[in-house]
Amino acid sequence: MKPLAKNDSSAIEKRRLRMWIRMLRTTRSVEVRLREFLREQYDTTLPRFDVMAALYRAEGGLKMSALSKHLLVSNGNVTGIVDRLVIDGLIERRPVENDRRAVVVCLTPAGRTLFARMADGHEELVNDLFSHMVDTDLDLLAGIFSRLKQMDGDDDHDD
Amino acid sequence: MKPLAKNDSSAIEKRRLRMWIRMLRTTRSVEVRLREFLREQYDTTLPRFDVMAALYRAEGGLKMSALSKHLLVSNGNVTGIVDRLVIDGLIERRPVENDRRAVVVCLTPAGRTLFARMADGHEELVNDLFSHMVDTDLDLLAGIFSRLKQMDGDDDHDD
DNA sequence: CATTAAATGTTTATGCTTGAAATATAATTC
DNA sequence: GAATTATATTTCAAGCATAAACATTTAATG
Repeated sequence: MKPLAKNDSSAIEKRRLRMWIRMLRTTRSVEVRLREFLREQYDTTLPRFDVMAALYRAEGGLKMSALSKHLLVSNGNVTGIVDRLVIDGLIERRPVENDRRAVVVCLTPAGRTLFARMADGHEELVNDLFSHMVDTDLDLLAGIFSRLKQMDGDDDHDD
Repeated sequence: MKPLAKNDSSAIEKRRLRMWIRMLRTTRSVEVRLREFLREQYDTTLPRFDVMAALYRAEGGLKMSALSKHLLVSNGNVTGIVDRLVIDGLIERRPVENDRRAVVVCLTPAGRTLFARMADGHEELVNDLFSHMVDTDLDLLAGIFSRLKQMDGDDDHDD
């Protein structure tokens, strides 16, 4: 009598799943292109770019914990990426006043200069990859995404 | 005289960039949840799930090259994941008629059974995470995503 | 205070991921 | 049909990523 049996998912459930897979594939293919760009033009990687991007707009730098929370990756992960960026002289660790556990990470002048250049090309490429999206599309997406703010617990940003 | 200088990106460029970052963060946070689900409930990982999902609906299995292209990852990557799934008896490699270079990978009965169970929970979770998206939202997204089909060069699928 | 609990960051083990090189087979070209 | 080119997969080194365990410091509790 019931329209849906126990393991029979409804049409909207299936649509949501398909949409998610589509979004995931879009994200991955964009990441493939961005990775290629960063490697060929700047001999660097996406995780390094992401760390530098987060630090670029954080006036005074970020604590390791804030960095990993912002990037949605584990804290141990950030340690390794930061280690290598420090070696390359692009960022630096600084002790925190009144808390000897914490560390603040921030861009060096060289890192700041480099990132500014990379960000230009990055923005240009992203813009190109999504060139088919016009203002009305962006309005719709903004509305949709704004309704799932609770999923990621962080404020927005734009590089 | 010109409204835009050389390095001054337009409003729509910035909007596209912000939309991309938002989409990326949404994707990542969903992946975090899915990873958690797969680890806690089935002691497995997202890449393993992805491989099994691709094989689940591929009648007769997939060649390694098709698998890596479908998943948008490198071919060397797939080799390792497949190796471990073979060890666990969930998938198997089979030689290809008339081409001794190629290998076809397909689920074993055990792998098929396991994946069917995992897929149920997976769909349920995805549905829950995107529960705020109603039919009209999905219509809009489908329309938007369909216009960038050229980015990822693969047909669609639903698990 | 002293003890316990919580927070911060690193380390470790394991697995994922990439890009490039290596291996082997198949298809093409001369 | 021999040499070349292309395709299919694996191997390798380096880096990325996770979860759990660890060490240190701070905060909370008795």
